[in-house]
Amino acid sequence: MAPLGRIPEATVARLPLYLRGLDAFPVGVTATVSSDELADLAGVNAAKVRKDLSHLGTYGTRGVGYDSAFLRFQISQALGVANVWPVVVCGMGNLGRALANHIGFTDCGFPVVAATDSDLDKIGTVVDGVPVHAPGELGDIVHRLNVAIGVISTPPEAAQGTADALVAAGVTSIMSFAPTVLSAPDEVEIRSVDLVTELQILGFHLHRVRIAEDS
Amino acid sequence: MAPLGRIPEATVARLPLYLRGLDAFPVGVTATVSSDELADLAGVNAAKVRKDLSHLGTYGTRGVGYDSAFLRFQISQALGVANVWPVVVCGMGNLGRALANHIGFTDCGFPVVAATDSDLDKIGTVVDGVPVHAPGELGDIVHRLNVAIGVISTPPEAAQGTADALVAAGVTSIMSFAPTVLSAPDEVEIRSVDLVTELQILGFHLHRVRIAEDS
DNA sequence: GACACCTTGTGCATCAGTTCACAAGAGTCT
DNA sequence: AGACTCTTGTGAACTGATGCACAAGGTGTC
Ligand SMILES: NC(=O)c1ccc[n+]([C@@H]2O[C@H](COP(=O)([O-])OP(=O)(O)OC[C@H]3O[C@@H](n4cnc5c(N)ncnc54)[C@H](O)[C@@H]3O)[C@@H](O)[C@H]2O)c1
Ligand SMILES: NC(=O)c1ccc[n+]([C@@H]2O[C@H](COP(=O)([O-])OP(=O)(O)OC[C@H]3O[C@@H](n4cnc5c(N)ncnc54)[C@H](O)[C@@H]3O)[C@@H](O)[C@H]2O)c1
Repeated sequence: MAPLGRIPEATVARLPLYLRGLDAFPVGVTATVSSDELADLAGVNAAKVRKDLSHLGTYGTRGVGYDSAFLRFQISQALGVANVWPVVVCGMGNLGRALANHIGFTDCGFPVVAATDSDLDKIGTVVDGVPVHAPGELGDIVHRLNVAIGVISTPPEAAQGTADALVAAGVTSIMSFAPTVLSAPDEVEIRSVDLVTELQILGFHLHRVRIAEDS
Repeated sequence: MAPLGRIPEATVARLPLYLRGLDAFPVGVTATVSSDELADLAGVNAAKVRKDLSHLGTYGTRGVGYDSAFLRFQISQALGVANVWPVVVCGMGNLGRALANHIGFTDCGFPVVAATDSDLDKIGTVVDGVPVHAPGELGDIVHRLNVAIGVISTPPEAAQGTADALVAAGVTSIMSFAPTVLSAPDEVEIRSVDLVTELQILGFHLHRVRIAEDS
């Protein structure tokens, strides 16, 4: 048992799924959940669930399972979901607007508190409760609103510049939708959500079976 | 050299990045690119580039590098980017609209040819050139327009049902944005783009450094 | 042709992650 | 108490991916 040892990256990526799976269990009610059930809910296998949970020093009871409420608490603790991390959306185009409008983020502790856009017609407006500022005000916004996470939904050409501005403002966590490789200091965590690449991976597999069929 | 052996999944995921990196080289011009340069362009290291390319039986010339045009051809071939895979977007809400409107998909061979929505006000309309149909017509649409890929951008409650309908219609590739675990037959490839989970992973790391600072 | 200089292709060590399989513990029933 | 059932926690094998380091093989120069 390693109460607070290093948690493997692969495990971290699955913890949110377990947490979501636990929502199937009513709060306040004492209920137990087995690694098998959780595995089903999260779409992985039971051995992985147990090994993952063992990394957070969680203890279920053998022969019974895990206490759902306590497990939820433990995972929440590990992920730090009690924290609220304000988000700034850079680039209020088609995608940016959809993101800013998404209540699911706020519900999970990631409120979109501001946005930037280079379009003069948009600057100064308020979209779905989110005020749109000029890109130059980014540093100011970040400090004033305690922004922790920057989302990049600008056109690809503006992505690196926006990333630099975010980093300069002290933001260390970035989620980017731009189809570009971003460079930033090591301590900055960048997660790139590359939808075209996702589609191309799907396309690769479609292509494979097409070839297989033709042979 | 394995001209057409199995390509590792991790490699497949990087091929689109290399292809994109090659765009920095003008077409039609004979130019060579080294694994080092490509590594920079794709944001990985040179050894990985070489090993990846070796999987497609590509041959660069030692001492020189890879012919950029030929390399582009080889990767395109492997990924099958010459194919056009029509896409249907299920759920024309905030996100679905952004996706349907995104020209980048069409440019890469993934045209959004139709959409579905359960909202009676939307059915029958055409949004950004994309006709919106009733969910019940999904099977028909898929056959008529040769749809290869289904995108799920419905509310989470409707996601599994939509996935089932896509599978029933013969679609074997799905990209889902719904925060739910989807089940489908093994031969169906599902890529789940889970933005809340992405944010929670960022949140985890923010949480870690906060704890580290407080100690 | 010989030599200096590049950059590829790859064998190999290493590392991270997954999966198996089973002993150890906790409950339950008689 | 003892036997039986259940499910956890984990050592160990295995799989896949990464990165190093260097021989092999090409180019260019003298
Ligand atoms: N829309 C999609 O479904 C989709 C899908 C995949 C990838 N993407 C990527 O996401 C990004 C945004 O896509 P989109 O469809 O919303 O594009 P968009 O053109 O609709 O929006 C981009 C917005 O960014 C603003 N902008 C430009 N430069 C800026 C700067 N320096 N700072 C702040 N804002 C700036 C523009 O004014 C515009 O409002 C693009 O990189 C695109 O490739 C989008
Ligand atoms: N908007 C975002 O930025 C964002 C971010 C992360 C995840 N998501 C997820 O993406 C999905 C869509 O998000 P959204 O913001 O666009 O929601 P939305 O409510 O704006 O749109 C959902 C659309 O789906 C339609 N719909 C409902 N049932 C349907 C069915 N059975 N078949 C077809 N269409 C149906 C609705 O009429 C609506 O138009 C949700 O699951 C959401 O959790 C969205």
